[in-house]
This record gives sequence, C-alpha cells and structure tokens, in this order.
Amino acid sequence: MKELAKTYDPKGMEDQIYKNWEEKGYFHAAVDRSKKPFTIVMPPPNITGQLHMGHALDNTMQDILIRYKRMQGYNALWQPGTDHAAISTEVKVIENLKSQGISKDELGREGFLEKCWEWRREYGGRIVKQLKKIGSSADWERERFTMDEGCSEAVEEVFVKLYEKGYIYKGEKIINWCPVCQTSISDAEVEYEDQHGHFWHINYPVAGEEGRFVQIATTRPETMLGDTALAVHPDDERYKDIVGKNVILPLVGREIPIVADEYVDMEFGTGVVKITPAHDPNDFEVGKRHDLPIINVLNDDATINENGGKYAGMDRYEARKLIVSELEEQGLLVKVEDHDHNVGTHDRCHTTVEPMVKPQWFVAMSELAKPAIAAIEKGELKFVPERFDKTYLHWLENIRDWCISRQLWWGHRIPAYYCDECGEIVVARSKDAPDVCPKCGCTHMHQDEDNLDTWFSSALWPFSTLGWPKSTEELDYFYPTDVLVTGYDIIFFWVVRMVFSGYEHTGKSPFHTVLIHGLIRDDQGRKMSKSLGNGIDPLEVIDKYGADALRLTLITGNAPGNDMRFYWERVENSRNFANKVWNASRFIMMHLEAFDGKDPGLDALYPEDRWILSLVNTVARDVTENMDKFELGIAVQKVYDFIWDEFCDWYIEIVKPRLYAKAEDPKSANAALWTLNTVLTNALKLLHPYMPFVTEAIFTSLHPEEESIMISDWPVYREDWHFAAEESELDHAKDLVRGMRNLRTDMDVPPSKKAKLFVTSAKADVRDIFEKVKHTYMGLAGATEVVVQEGDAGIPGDAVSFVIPDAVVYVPLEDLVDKAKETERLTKERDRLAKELARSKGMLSNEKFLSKAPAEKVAEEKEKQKKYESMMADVEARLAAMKN
RNA sequence: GGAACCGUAGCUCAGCCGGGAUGAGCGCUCGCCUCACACGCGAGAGGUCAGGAGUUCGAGCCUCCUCGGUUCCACCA
Repeated sequence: MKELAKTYDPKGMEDQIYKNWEEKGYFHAAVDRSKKPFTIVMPPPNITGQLHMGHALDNTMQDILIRYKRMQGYNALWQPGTDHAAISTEVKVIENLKSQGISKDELGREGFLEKCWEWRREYGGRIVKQLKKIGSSADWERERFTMDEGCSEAVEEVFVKLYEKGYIYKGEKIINWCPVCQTSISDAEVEYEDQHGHFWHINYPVAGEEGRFVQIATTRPETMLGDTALAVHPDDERYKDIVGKNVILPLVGREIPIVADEYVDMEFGTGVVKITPAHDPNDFEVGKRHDLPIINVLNDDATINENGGKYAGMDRYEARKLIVSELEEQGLLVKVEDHDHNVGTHDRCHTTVEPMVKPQWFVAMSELAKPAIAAIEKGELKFVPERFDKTYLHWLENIRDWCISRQLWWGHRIPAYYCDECGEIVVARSKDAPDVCPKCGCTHMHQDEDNLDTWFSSALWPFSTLGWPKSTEELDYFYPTDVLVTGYDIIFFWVVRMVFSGYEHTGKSPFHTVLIHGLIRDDQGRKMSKSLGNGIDPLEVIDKYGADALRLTLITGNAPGNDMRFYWERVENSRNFANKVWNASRFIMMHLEAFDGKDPGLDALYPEDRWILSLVNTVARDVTENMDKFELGIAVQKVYDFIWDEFCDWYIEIVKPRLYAKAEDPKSANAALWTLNTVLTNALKLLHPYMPFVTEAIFTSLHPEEESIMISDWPVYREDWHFAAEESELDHAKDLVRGMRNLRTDMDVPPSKKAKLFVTSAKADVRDIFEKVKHTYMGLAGATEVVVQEGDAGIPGDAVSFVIPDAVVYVPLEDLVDKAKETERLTKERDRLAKELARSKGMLSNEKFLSKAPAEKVAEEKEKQKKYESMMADVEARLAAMKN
C-alpha cells in the first residue's frame, strides 16, 4: 500500500494513469465471439478543431457508457476517428498560404491538396491528443479518417450505387451560393439572420398602354435585371384584366409577361411579385410552372455579369444603389419602406447567401427517407430524450433533395467523368475511371471538378469505419452499433443522414439509440463563441482542477438534452468531491494496515456494517438502472450522495471508535475494516466511469494485487447483502445522534463535554434496537455511557431531553441545564407536531380519501398519526415537567 | 406561420409511476483548525413550485387558457 498525499492533486497523475491504460491495451476491443459486443462510434471531430466544451461533454458521455459496459463484461468498442472537414480545412489552408503570399490557384489542385495533407499531418492529431486528456477510452488502434483509403472507397461505392439506382442525379436547380467561399452550400448550412432592409415599391409600365403601371415591391432591386415575368394571384380581382399582358422591364427595356400563380400572397406588398427565376428559389419554381426563361445576372463573386448590361462588373450592393437612384430619376420609384427580414447567410463566413441556378449533383431524398421515418414507428431507433424524435420526423417528412456537390478541392472528388467530344457522363469508382469514352470512343475524358459535401462521408461513418463495403469480421460483429451520442444541433446534418444511409446500404439502422445532449453555455447563458470570446477552454479546466472534476461537472445537475451553464464554482465543488473520496480512502488505507485480510462473514458484522453494506448494494442496483436508461446525471448523483453523506459522514464516523480500539477488540475492528474495504471498493467502481482517474489512483493503492479498476467487475446487486432491519435500526441511531447534536447546540455544550445518556422506551422491540446500536452514538453523540431502560416518558428535573419516535432520551447535565432554552425548544417541537397532526387528521377525516385511496396509504397515514400523537404526549409531559 | 423547451430556495438547476417541497451546488447566518479531509465538520435561515381554471379523495407533476423567457424549422417578393 502506497502513501497518499494529503490533498488530491490530479496534475501529472492523470497523464501517467492514461499512459498506463493505453500501454496495457485496455481500450482495444478485438472481435471475440464469446463476448457480447457494445459499440459506440465517436462523432469524428474536425481535424481543424480545438477541443471545446461541446466535445468534452460529448466524449465524457460516451466514455462513461463505454467504461460502464466494459466493466459489465461487454466487449466494448469505442470507434474513434477524425473528419476531413472540407470547407473548414480548405479555408484554414488558404489563410495559411495567404500569409506566405501563395494563392490556391497558383498551386493548382494537386499542389493545393498536398498542402492540405501536410496541414493535416501537422495539426490533425491535435484534437485526438486533447480527447485523451479528458480520459477518453477509445480504441485508438482503430482510429480512422474520413479520407483514408477505406472510407474513400466507401464514398465512391455509395455514390456509384445511388447513381445506378437513380437516386443521384445532376440537375439545374436553384442552390445556395456563397460568393466568398465560392461554393454551393446545403440548406442546412444556411443560417438566417434578422437584418434591417428596405422594401422598394417600383412601377413597371404596362406595354402598349401609355401611362398605366403595375406596382411591385422588392427587397432586392438589383435582381430585376433578371426578371422574366410578373405574377399575381389568379383570384385577385384587382389584377384580373392584366394577366396575359406584358410589362416593360424598367432600365432594361425587355418586355415580360404577367402570369397568374397561386404562390402569390394577395395580402402581402402590392399583390404583384416580380419573378426572377435565376435568383430566388420560389421564383424558380414559378418559372418552371410557366416555362419562363432563366436569366442569370450574377457572377460567382456576386458582381453583375454581362447579362446585366451597363451594370456589368459592379458589386451587387453597388448596383442596387445605382438602380434605385436611376429608377427614382425616371419617376418609377414609388416609395421606400423600412422592412425587417431574415436573410440567409453562410454559417461559416456569414456572407449573405445568393440563390443561384447552377448545375449540381443531388440525392433524391423522398424514397430514402421512408425507412428512416419507419425506424421510429417500428421502434428500431429511439431518441433519448424522446421529444427529439419529433424534430427528426418533422424534418424527414418535409425533406428536400440534398445538394451534395461543393466547389472545393479538399475532400472526396465526385466520381463522374465527362467526354469532351460527345458529352457522355460516366459514373465510376476511381479504379474503373474511364480513359476511353464508352460512347464515342475518344480519349478526351475528364473528371468532374467538384467535391462532395463533407456530410456525405460522415453519413457512412458507422459502417465505413468498420470496413464496409468489404464484409469484414468487425462489421459482422460490431455492427449495428448501439448508441450514438451527439448534440441536438446536428440531428439534421448528420443523424438523419446516417440513419437513411444505414438502411440503404446495410439494411439496418446504424444504432438503436441516439442520446442527445444540449449545449454548454457561459455563466450568463450565452453560447460560447469565438467572436464573443466567452469560450472556456476545457484544457484550462483540466489543468486547474483535473479531468475528473470537469467530467463530473458536465454530467451532474442537468437533464438530458437541455443546455447547461458553466460555472467555475461547480468545477470547484467537483474537485472537492474528488478530494473527499481521496481523503476518505486515505483514512481507510491508514487503518487497513491492521486488517488481517479475512472475511469475517456477514454474521460477525455489526448493525452499522450491515447497514452500509445494504446501502451500497441498493445504490449499485439503482445506479445500474439509471445508467441503463441513460440517466447519467441521476446515476452519478446517487453515487455522490452515498459516498459523501452516508459513507463518509455517517459510517466512517460511527466506526471510528472501533478502529481506535482495535487492540482491545480486534474482532470488532476487523469487521469494520472488512466493511470499509468492501464498501469503498464498490463505491469506487460505481464512480469509475464518471471519475476514472481518481478512482484508478485509489484503487491501485488499495488493491496492489489488481491491475486496474478499468477491467474490474461492475458491482451487481446481491440478495445476501440486503438488510432491511439494519437499515431501519440505523435510522433510529441517526435520529438519536441528530437529537443529541441539536441538544448540544441548543445548550451550548462543547463537544468535549461527555455525558451519560438514558434512552427510555415502553416498547421492548425499540429498546432492543437501541441496545444493538448503542455503541454507534458513543462517539458521535459524545456519550460516555448509554443506558437503555424500560419505562414511560418520565424525565428527571435535572436533565435535558429530546424525543425520537417511540422513545425518550434524557441527559443529566446538572451544570448546563437552561430551563428557558429547553422550554423554547420543546415549544417549537410541539408546534411542529401540532401542524403535522392537523394535516394528518384532516386527511383521515376526509371520507373520500378513506374510501378511494389505496388501503395501504390509509394505513400508513394512521400509523403516522399514532406516532405523532405519542410524540406529542411526550412533549406535553415534558413541558409540564419544566414548569415545576 | 409551425414546433419544442423553460418559468421550483438569493443564483444555477434536480424532482422517477400524481400521495407530506426529501431537494443539490454555490451564496448567506452561527459554532468548530475534533489525530482522513478547512477542497473540511456540525447546526441553521430561506419556497403562494409564473398566474388562472379544470380533472382527482389528493397536482410541482395530467388537461386547457393567460403571462414571461429560450431555441429550432419554414419564410412573403
């Protein structure tokens, strides 16, 4: 047994412990058919990422589940890996190059990709190192990367398959375009921001009818350059006569038709909408219905293109200004109103997104979504907490096709090849990349320039990491996985896509449970963000208080799926708890040196020994239940309360006199030591998934013969450790000690002043109990001797006394009796009892309660009333005695 | 416009099947450096469970409404 320091200091110790675990190979899960698998795939952090509180929470939760299952004897695999993070990485590398004066185009595709790989080699492992700091017991030997050979193969396989089934298609569609990143982005990547804008009312002259105008309203006047129609509602009486006529597009001079379409809201604006199919998603749809031409007026960088005539080359906002002022000059601008609206922005760079018509690749979602929806109904997939299945279903039921092409270089390139001669498109795996056009036989084939959305590869993560499309042993054994742990913010991006991909490619849901957690906010409830500078670095927390303290803080005091605020005070409390466990263990180990190591047998145990054994047994059962329901916060709270309130504050205190008197009564001390050792060991095990480091440090000191707590067995409930009688006996003892403490406080009796204590009860069984446990309050209550005697509540005048159920205790303290204080105390007690009695009587005189409530409830209430009545009688008697 | 969540002690939050508010952490008051721990021990103070109505023998918990707050989705040119 090693000497332990006076305060727990996680620094240094944690790294050493982690290194040992890793070296021993405890994290590795090999296929072993004799054991049941339990699998979690880690949401792959971006290689550009720095560990933040979200990761810390996410990975702590997964680590807890994995450690728990591993201790239960499962073959627990936590499959880790990292994500190439297409746009994030590309932006980072470009910035990096910029500082060296190099541009992306200068390098060319090959050269740029080389730089990206270099960047990844240099920084890509950083996040993994940080994940290790919080104690993540992932199987790092199996670490994967979304762009490694296997994952890339899976991506191509899926693309080709979906293309062959007709789910992937190329189409001209209106997509969200980021003019700064110069790429398309998916709907999910668009973030709406409230912006103050204007509503410009503009008159469009009706063709051939001098002096007649149609008034429209728009928030983006520059797009009028691309107008190809006006639209009104078919039922709108105001405009019935002009449907079918033409108007002249101001500033441009083009004649465009007026069409009727139900999309128009008669109540809004003027009831006339300009239709710009190239630059508005709704207009695009209207354009399709009415077969309108599409005129794109913007370049990729959001400047006006050659279709914009004299405005060509101007930035979109410059052009807007000029167009408005020219309209004003021509008297066509009717009015300008202030107008607040939501503007779509790119979630990475916050540039206003420009809807554009571009040829892009899409995944048709309606068929693929069906099994993912059915999964919830069939119970093959469940969210914890359950309410998130509504979010999930709502999105799936309204799903749109997924735009998967991105105009980036870093990532998976689209496996499509075009013939320069005849335009033939071939979709093929890269090993089958065509050199010769299958149609015209020419050799001028070139690959699509675009890449796939990052989430395309992430969607395959649960099975691509296990070897799919190859049919590996791992895939067969560990797949489908069990639980996915993630934040609610990526249900759409990721969870949905993994589920439908799982069904499509493996025929199964990739996991049966999705455990959702919330966001960690700052102490004012704000999101932690770089721009606000309010982020708290988990590594700083670990450095100051240790990983265990951070983990405990993140898990407690928060319901699943809810956001939580981060307070340093709470971390401090968690650290204090680690220290409490440390010190309790230190105390126990000091005394264990005298332990003979023999199991004394349950019969040799004292009531308090059986009591704490019974409690730890119950706690093990309850904690297991909670963990199986993913109630991690509740589970650890129970362990915390048990260790601190019951084990430390009561049991260790009760047992001290026996330890100190081990020379006089070695048998008693031995029973206590056995109990201390056993209960502590079990408590440490229950705590280990949450606080792996302290528990390991203590465990290996306590049990030098054992390798690690990580691979020890999870405590299971034992019938022979259940002692109901002792639990109630100890309740009596605790009552008595509390009474005695109160008395001492009220009487200002110093702890050093010991006293003889008389317990009087008319009931034989109650006297029995006190007789059995009387030694337990010798130390705690400061008693020199305890006399249990038969009799009713007769208190000598020179004693102070207090009531506990079915008994009266008095202490002769001649020198210290203070009649006034004692009377006051008893009066308070009487008032409390009177209140209880009134409530109880009220309930028992309620006929409806008596007739309709379950019989045992009524009986219980009657019991209580009896008890109160007897206590009341005692108090009254003593009050009367005080008067004399 | 649709949806979800929240409103419990001064602050931040727990509260399982409806059955005495058993609450936790921090903060506060009082007393203790008691030979594991002052990162501690003991004793306290503090609550109309947002408001209203209903169901029930009984509601923090179920139903409806109102008020206040947060978030997600959709989006009107």
